Amino acid sequence: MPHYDGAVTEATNSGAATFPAKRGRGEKTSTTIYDIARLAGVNPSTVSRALSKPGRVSAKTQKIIEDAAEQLNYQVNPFARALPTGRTQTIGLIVADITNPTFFDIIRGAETTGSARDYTLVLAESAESAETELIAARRMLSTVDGLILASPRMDDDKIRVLAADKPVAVINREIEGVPCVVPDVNKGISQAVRSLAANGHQQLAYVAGPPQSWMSRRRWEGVQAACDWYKLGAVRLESSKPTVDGGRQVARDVLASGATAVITYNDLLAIGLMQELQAAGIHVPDQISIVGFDDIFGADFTTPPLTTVRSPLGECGSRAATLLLDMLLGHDGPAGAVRVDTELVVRGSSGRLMA
Amino acid sequence: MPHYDGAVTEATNSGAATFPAKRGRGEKTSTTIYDIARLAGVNPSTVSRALSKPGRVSAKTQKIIEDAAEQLNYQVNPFARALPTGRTQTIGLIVADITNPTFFDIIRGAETTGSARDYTLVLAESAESAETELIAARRMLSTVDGLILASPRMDDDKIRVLAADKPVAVINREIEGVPCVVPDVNKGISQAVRSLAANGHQQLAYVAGPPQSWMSRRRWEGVQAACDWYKLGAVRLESSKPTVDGGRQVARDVLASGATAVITYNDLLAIGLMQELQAAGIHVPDQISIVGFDDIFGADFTTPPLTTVRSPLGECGSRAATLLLDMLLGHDGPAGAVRVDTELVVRGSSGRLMA
DNA sequence: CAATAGTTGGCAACCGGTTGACAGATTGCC
DNA sequence: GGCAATCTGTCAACCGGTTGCCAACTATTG
Repeated sequence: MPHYDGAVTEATNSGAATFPAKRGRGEKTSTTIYDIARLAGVNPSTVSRALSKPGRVSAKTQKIIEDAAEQLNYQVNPFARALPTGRTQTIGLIVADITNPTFFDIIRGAETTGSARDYTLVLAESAESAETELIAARRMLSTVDGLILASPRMDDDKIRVLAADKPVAVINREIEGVPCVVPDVNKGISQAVRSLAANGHQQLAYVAGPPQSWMSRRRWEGVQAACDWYKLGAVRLESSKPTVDGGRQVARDVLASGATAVITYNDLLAIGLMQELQAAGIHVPDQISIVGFDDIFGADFTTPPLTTVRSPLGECGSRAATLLLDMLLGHDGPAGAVRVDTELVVRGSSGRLMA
Repeated sequence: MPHYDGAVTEATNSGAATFPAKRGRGEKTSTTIYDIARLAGVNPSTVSRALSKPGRVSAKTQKIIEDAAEQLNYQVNPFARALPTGRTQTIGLIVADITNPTFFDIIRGAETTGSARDYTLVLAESAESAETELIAARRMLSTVDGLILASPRMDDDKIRVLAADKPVAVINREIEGVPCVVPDVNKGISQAVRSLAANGHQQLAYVAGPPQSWMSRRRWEGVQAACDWYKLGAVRLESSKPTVDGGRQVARDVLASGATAVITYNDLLAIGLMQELQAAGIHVPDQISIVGFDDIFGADFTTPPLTTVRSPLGECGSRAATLLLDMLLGHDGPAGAVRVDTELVVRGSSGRLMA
């Protein structure tokens, strides 16, 4: 059964207007279900049913209408459809920072999964600000069927309000009553700390991310717990921002802390930190081991390549989209958060301490 | 004059429905111009004019209506608006590969510029395929006001057909009759080749990108011209794909070519190539100099950091968006292509030949 | 063959804005 | 004061689909 949600066949439209029609007069308006109805000799409502309600019309009429639709190169007008139904076949995704590679895979995962089910992804960015995020979310909410929030910065309550309005899925944060996809960091962190302990490290520093970041807190808790278990000292350091620059700036604090192993909130911080330490003549990993988070694009470009706790970000995006689309089909959200596994990727930036 | 295109104020909506309304029954439908009209004691059409046609209604009525709108927390229904007018306040952007960092800055540039003028960006990816691209473009074209194609893979003619339908702007390719934003590579390439020549190189290899890529051909032409001028030999090598992996695979050919300096179609190829050469024990830049293209995120993570010809990608995205939005305002597209400057960024991967 | 149940297609009322045409109210000017 | 010009708001017809309800038609069954 062919779908008419996307253009499939050629629509050459050879009347070469020099400039797009302004509409209003009847010039070059695209084909409608009324055109099809006329050609097929049926009522427009029958056409509507044939093209969107499988099984509602007889096979014979269905065929006639489909042929007519194909002949006229019909494409639904998404707005006309959205107006009475409220359904738009789009999902929104809000990320904190479009240029942060952490989100690339999330975006791609969501886009791919959405596309596969005939949904278009609409993207917006919050520039790491809770207010901008809320505004973007509201604006989007009226035009999409559902919303994915990746690493949201706004309060839980605000998110719940949004979720009461339309289906919402959250990535990288756990919120009671809202479907979430969260990497379970404990496994990856345990592996990382165990590996560091085995390599002779005794004092570890965690470089935290933005204060509003749920995930940053979560990771710090994980680090503390693992350090307890493996008998390492753990100290928490603040970063100004979760970027390469922020990493450079925190280098001084890292040195002052006396730690020989560092786990950072994300890979960008790790990369900046490593650059700055190396510039100060410190050898990584002989003098200090560095472990990042996320395994972003470029994490293996560095020298030494970055050891990192990989979160399956593409999977997160894809799972969130699946969750959302299922909810749009009327399914309930999952009872608890969906957890995906993390794992340590050992590369060159961590290793035996050569004291 | 306040705008009602995006939500600005709180819309708490405390009636906590457990699940989004299915529509159809009158539950929780949002406020319309009819509600405002009733509250303000005027006709709906007056409300419509007050909110979208500045100056058409008297200042007094305007005020009354605006107050009523604010009180009821009105938000336009974009679909209802789009249906009669065809305007959607969205622009589409199609990129070849969402995970290719080259496009990150383009995306951001377009998004930022669009947002600033109250347009939402809709993103799609073509997976480096001309057909997928065409399908995505067609699908989008019916729902957006204009379209930006970044590094398109389809024929010029197909693009012209799209452009006849709605405003289209193209990045990284020049097409007669369609507004384009193109980095002028000559300057950057000249700088690169001069620098290589000055460092004693005599034989240069260019690693090409995808055969459909206009920009790859353009860059090769630039390299040839510059090599002629500076009296270097130039040979062109093919890559399987314009990625890190493709760069690794081409390393063998580079060595076989006898070239001591390599310019690659993009930074990803350069990075992969460098990794593979280093793995084979070759020293960069002492034995081979490598110059990439674009200055993507991560180009300075490598050791040595990558020398590259920077294209101002963010500016390209932003300029293309501006072009498009101006066309939507009725302005003509620019006569020729808009050119932006490129420049050589010298880092560690290029330098004196130590033969 | 009549009664009944199940299909199928048509009618018309929406969804929420926009806009051309027009009439009533104001204002300006001689 | 009379008349035209301008301003302001209303009416009603769209835009292009969706859908509840009903009537006609077909198939089933006793």
